[in-house]
Amino acid sequence: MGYRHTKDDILAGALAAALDDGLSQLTFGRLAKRLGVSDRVVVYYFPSKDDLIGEVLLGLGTQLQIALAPAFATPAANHVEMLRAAWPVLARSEHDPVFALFFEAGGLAAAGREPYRSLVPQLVTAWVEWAAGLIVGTPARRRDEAAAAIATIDGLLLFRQLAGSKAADQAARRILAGGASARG
Amino acid sequence: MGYRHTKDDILAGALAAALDDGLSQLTFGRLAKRLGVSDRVVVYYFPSKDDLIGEVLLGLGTQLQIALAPAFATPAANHVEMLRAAWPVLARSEHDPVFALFFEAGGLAAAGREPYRSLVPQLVTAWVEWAAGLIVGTPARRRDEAAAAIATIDGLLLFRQLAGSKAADQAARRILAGGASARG
DNA sequence: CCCGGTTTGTAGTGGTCACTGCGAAACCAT
DNA sequence: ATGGTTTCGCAGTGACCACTACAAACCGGG
Repeated sequence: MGYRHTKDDILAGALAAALDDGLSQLTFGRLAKRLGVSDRVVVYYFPSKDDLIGEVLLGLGTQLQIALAPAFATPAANHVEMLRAAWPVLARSEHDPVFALFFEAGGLAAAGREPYRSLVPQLVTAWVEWAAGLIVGTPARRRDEAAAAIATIDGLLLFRQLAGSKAADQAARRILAGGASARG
Repeated sequence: MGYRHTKDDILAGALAAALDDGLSQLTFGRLAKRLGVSDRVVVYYFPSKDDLIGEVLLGLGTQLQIALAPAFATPAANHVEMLRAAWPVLARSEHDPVFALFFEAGGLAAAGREPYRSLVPQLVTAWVEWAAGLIVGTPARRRDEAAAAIATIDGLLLFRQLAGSKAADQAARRILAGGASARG
């Protein structure tokens, strides 16, 4: 019948715990209590904390793509249209723990803490290439618009996480209002 | 002749320590050792860790403006010109501990940890308004371009901190190359 | 030169952390 | 059922954290 806990059980619990309480609250002890087991069990499957974090970040990458896919699903001809398509995702991003967790991991990477410093750049690079792949419908000469849109979307995500919806809404409104009639 | 240490001494040391080693390494004990005193002295001036962090973040805000001022000093008529003016600052941002410290604080705020959750949004909002104030030379109807540029610059800063220069350079090159001849 | 408050050192407090030694229980093959 | 392996609980270990009790050193004003 197998044992009570598999590695996947614990990993899923770890990702859920991180989404609920943040990476800083993800400890062997707390995770074990959440799963109703001794922390020895967690350590058995993930011999070091870095092992656990590494796999949690992998899961976070998947969640990020799921969360952002709708933003790039609609084909868009230019910068402003891409932003408009992404808007529904951006607008609720501040309530999405996936983005909060991503920025927490990013902050730890910026602080130079391992294993984040090694792993987060791979995560971000993979995301950028994935996003670029989703917009292949864009003509080649519009690739610059796509690059600008991706950077802008990223900046607005940052505003929303760090400054709240007010600043982000203001910036987005100006971009959408100003660019609507101009270039097409 | 007064005492050996003033509050400003210790605060300056704390900001320097944070820039050197990150906020996560800023502890009473380590700061005291750096200053060559007992940790009791630090605690005397900053009764709680949050007091210390609050003032360090205030200092960080000033440093951020100093670091970013050259990016907005040149008047620019549109999105692409603004990005081009900001480029020298962006290009070296990954080696600037001020930006690393800012993203670390941002990550802690995204994780919901106090006092960052309360203080960082004020920091970012203040920065956005300050940046908007610097670009008053831009005609009113170009304000949307400015908003897009600020978000784009922010996104590129993020790329550089979290994904390294390669991804950021690629995105920026596309934006600058594609937009150079277009709108003016 | 002594008296008040201000500043600093010594030596802790209780808490949490990642991680471990060891033995027992659960499991599987035979 | 039995022997060996995998899984797990109990009870730690030492390190580090923010923060504190207490008393000594220091200072300017009288």
